[in-house]
Amino acid sequence: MPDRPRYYLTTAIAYPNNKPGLHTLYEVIGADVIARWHRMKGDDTRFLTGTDEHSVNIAESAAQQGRDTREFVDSMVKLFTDAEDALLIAPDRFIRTTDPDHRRASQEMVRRAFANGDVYLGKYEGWYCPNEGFKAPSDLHETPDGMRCPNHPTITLQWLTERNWFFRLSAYRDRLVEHFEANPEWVQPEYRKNEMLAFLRGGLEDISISRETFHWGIPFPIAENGETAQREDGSWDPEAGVIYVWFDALINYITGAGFPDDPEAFAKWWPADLHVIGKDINRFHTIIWPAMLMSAGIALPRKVWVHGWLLTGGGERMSKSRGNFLDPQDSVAAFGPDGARYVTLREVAFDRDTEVTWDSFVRRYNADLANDFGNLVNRTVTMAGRYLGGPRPDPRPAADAPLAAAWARTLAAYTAKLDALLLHDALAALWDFVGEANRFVETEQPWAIAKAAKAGDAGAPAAEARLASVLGDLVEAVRLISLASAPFMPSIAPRALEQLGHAYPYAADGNGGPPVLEALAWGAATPPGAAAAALGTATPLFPRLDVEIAGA
RNA sequence: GGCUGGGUAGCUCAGUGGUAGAGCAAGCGGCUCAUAAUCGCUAGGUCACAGGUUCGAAUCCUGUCCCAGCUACCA
Repeated sequence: MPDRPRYYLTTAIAYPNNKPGLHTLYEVIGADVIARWHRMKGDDTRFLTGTDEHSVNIAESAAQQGRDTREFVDSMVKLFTDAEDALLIAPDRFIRTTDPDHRRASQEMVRRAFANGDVYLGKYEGWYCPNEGFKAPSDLHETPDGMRCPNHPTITLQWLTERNWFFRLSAYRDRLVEHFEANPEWVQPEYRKNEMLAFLRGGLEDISISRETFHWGIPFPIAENGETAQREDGSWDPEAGVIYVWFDALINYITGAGFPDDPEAFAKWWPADLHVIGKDINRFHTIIWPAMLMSAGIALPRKVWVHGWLLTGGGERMSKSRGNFLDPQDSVAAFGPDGARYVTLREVAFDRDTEVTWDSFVRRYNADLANDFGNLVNRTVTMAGRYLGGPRPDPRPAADAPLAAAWARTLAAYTAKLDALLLHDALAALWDFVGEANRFVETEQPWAIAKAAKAGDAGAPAAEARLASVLGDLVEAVRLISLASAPFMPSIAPRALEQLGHAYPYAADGNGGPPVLEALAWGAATPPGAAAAALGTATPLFPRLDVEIAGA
């Protein structure tokens, strides 16, 4: 399939210093939905998530627990992969910055920048908080007793000097501004782009890209004399230090595309179509990262999407250090994997911060999934089975079906919102149609038509035909909703379709099957002349939750 | 401090000059296929505050208050 579009997207890689919260998995769930949508559309899709495992903090955490660093990160990373599995996240690769190919990619990027004259030896000087590391002067207070860090006001700061390799970021300011201006949608939402443009206007300083005071990292590949730091036996000279963790972390996106080991794969997958990131790391992704790529002569990613944060009911940021976050495993236990994905992405706007509470999730679950959608599936399958016997009724042609016109509008809105990455709005658009279908039932009152069909009088044959039409339309409406929601609820969609007597033609990760936009046309699954399949058994998909019990 | 986004019904939000909207939550009624479900109706707001422009302002202007973000090397 040479004409098949390819789509490569990534999330930020997570820092595995603790078990992951829902606020961390939020972006991964959202990216997974986007990946599944592209797979179902028929795009050759590659979706990358992973973990960022270097940094002095990781090494210290391991040391405090008396554990080997590698063994420590392995155990932490498992918490992440377990949580992703529980949420039905299906990456094509889960990358770890401790992977061997990532070491090669990172060292190659340093070599390229060096060869291009963008890496030089210098000194890093600054105020150093023993509890937190180097601090920017703007974050500090000047007191009569010297400079103080606001987070640790009792500790005297030290002025430290460290020999470092620097990356000539300053040289890229103009080219970055040009790129921002030539590609107005490359950072979204708009106000996030403007923040970075304002930053660029202030000019750029070079950044240090090596550390020599600890060794948990990727060996810096260049020695002080500019020669390779690799020794005859293949080992790396510890005197050369390690690559600064941020420099190495960003490179995961090209490692995951095949750089540098597999030029063919890299040519296929790079540049990435989309980086999904949190607002706190915007600058790294839209200023430092593109400059690194420019220096290495590599194309820039096409789009960076900056999402907001989950806030607590009081408006506080959820974070592991504050301990005020929701546990993804609790969420899966209460709502099921599909319900957890749905309520998270429906309650939290993908383009800004949103306050969420456990109660808001429970209310959303009950209202949208148990009452509106789940009950719609249940009443549809029950009525079709009871009134028509076994076979699945076919829908009327689109021109004769009132719901078909409404569906066309819904599908247009749904796909437009998905393509704009406004995932919460996409779900809202789709759920408008859930309401249409429920109102259709009230308007048509199939139970009344069924009564007329059984009356045995002159009107009975017409009533029988009408009953099949109405229920056929309804089954079709539910098929379309179920299929369209599959990127959000990948394990519910097959179960819903089974009850409706339809096959689910996609693999567990959304690959295979027909282009979903074709399958989402009214009547697409029931071509004229096809044999009618049998309905399945009505089984509730989303058991209603008691708010008191669920909140306990 | 500067710049940016926001402050609209109990909750989450839509609404950029023309008689205040949606969903959820609440109350009432209908229906019975369904997960005490669903459908309809009702109630609920001095649109942060104070001035101004205008025939008319949530919407434009000025000022004030509050919340969040950006203002470079924790990741």
